[in-house]
Amino acid sequence: MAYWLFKSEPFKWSWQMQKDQGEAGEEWDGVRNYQARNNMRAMEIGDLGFFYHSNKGKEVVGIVAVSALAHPDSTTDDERWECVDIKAVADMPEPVTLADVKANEKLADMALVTSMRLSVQPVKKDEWLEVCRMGGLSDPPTNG
DNA sequence: GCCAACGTTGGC
DNA sequence: GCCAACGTTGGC
Repeated sequence: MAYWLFKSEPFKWSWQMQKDQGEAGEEWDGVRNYQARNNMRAMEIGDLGFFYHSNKGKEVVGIVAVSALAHPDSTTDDERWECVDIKAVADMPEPVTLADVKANEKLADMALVTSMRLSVQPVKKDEWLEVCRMGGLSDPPTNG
């Protein structure tokens, strides 16, 4: 089991829209980057991830869980592209901004800082716990 | 809206 | 297989 971070521009697909999908979850389609796709292929059911608003907001706003393994991306016929489904799990009580992450020495190696343009990123467990702590989640969800 | 960073494409 | 041109992402 692992932790991840999903980036979305809120005017294309926002946290609110994700939450509105409820348990049904939503296909994380549209990824056209091999590294991001490979990350999705590595995901397991129940893996947890941060939901990050890029461009506008630039903050971690919620927590999601993987609800379907990687499968063909329905938005393209190109069989190279696959995606997982994710569902909303919890709000961040206090959204954690990119500036907050950059200002925290413990998060200096986080992909959000070092791999700015990667849209689906791995998150280490200590990073997961630290961002949850910053976001006001006293009892952060973990996956073993 | 600009532009730096960086991933992808395509000519050779 | 190299690398210049091009396109996209995303912070500012």
